[in-house]
Amino acid sequence: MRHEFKKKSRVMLIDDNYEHLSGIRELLNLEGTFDVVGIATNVTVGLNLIKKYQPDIVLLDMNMPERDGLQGIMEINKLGLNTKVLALSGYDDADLIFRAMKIGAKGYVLKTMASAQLIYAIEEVLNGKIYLPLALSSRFFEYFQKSFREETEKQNSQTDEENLLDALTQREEEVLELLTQGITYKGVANKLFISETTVKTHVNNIFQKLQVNDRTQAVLYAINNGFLTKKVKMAV
Amino acid sequence: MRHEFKKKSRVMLIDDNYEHLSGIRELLNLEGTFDVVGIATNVTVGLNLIKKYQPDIVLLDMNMPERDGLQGIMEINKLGLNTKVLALSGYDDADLIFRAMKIGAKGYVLKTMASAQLIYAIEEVLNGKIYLPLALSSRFFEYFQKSFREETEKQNSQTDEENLLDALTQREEEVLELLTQGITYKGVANKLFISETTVKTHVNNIFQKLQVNDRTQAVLYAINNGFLTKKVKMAV
DNA sequence: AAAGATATAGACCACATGGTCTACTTAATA
DNA sequence: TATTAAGTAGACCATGTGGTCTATATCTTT
Repeated sequence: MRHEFKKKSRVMLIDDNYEHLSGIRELLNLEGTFDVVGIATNVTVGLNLIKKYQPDIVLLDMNMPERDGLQGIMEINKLGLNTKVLALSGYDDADLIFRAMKIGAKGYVLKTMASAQLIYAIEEVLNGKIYLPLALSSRFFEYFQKSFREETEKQNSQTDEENLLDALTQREEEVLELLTQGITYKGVANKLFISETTVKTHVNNIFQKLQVNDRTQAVLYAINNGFLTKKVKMAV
Repeated sequence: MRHEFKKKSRVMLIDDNYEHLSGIRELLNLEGTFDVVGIATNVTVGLNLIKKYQPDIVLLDMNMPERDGLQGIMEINKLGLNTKVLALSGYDDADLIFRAMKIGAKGYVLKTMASAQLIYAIEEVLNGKIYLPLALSSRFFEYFQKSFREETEKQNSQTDEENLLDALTQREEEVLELLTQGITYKGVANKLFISETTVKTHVNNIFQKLQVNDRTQAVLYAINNGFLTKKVKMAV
């Protein structure tokens, strides 16, 4: 049997607090299974190092001046490498957590966490999982649900005024749909196998029902009031 | 000192599998701190019981025929009571988890979980937290990031073609913006203090740059290519 | 000083659009 | 059976829209 050993994981650290940076480096070195291939105190330098050393994972501080952590995550992901980002932050700011996860952080941990937990988080991420401690995922979900609730309420309030669109007959809806594609009367007539005059009649009825006086306004009304998304109807 | 005791939490169970239902009831009764105030094998009956007994928490099975679990969550929340929903499922279907959390489940647990963990989940939810075990939250986030990645890619591919809008001069953008409000040439002329002819000249230039041949198509192009949202510019 | 881009504006014309009225057919409803 | 709603379609006309060409005035850039 050949000389067998577990390959060390290549880690990079980016944090504008140098003391914290050193602390983590110490910790990871002591652990023995990690190889800290680079450290940086700002994103710009960090990005160059990442390009050069292509680490398996980057521990990235979120709360840095200038080019901040969120931008950092995006730019690292944009490199198209296989480098995973574990976000670090001193605070459990729900909005920040949400945005970081949204743009592709593989995990988010607080600086106040116990060392063992940080090690665990790093290992989980390295194993292809996404790691968010329970406390943070709880905060995340509150924020997540709140934003969806607001979205739903907004849609519902729109639905109340949407009755103008509901007044349209089937045929009128068909005509309006073609109008929203920027097709002329003649074009609509051909598509629906009816005369141009009939199209005009329908269009005039549509205008009256939607209380507008030209096609552009009708199209705008249709779009703003979810005419197109109506059929797709967000499946819960 | 008066007779002091911890008030039992009122729990309801909805699951079409009666055996599982009984099992959980047993478990919760043994625990001693819960009061199972009702059980149901379908959502319709369950809803009525919820209205009647107003439990603190409902354990709701996701995988039921007919009125399924997702609808159940929505309808329970629509009641406007203080009843929390903990979703139960046999499978860790990412899409189902995502949708359940999106519409307001306070937690999601697998039926295969250890009893102690289920008890813990219930208690967390009762304490106002949101509970998703690490394994499930990991699945959730994969799904979450995937959908956002797709959205971003779609936007980026749009951005590539967006140069047509970039070709517009300032004045042309102003004119286009007014067009997207369904204003006539005369109206635009008045708003911008220029002659109607000038507006027409601008509009013709816009058409050529956007490669369309009427205002409706120009407006559609503008909307579909983020002309209006350009200034708002989604802050990460 | 010349060239190019931008904003302005007039003239002319063909055609699309929108408004109004009438009228026929069919299907659903009272 | 009478009525109503929906879809069809013609006629007429005023006006809006879009295409093309020409022509200034500025301002920037070369």
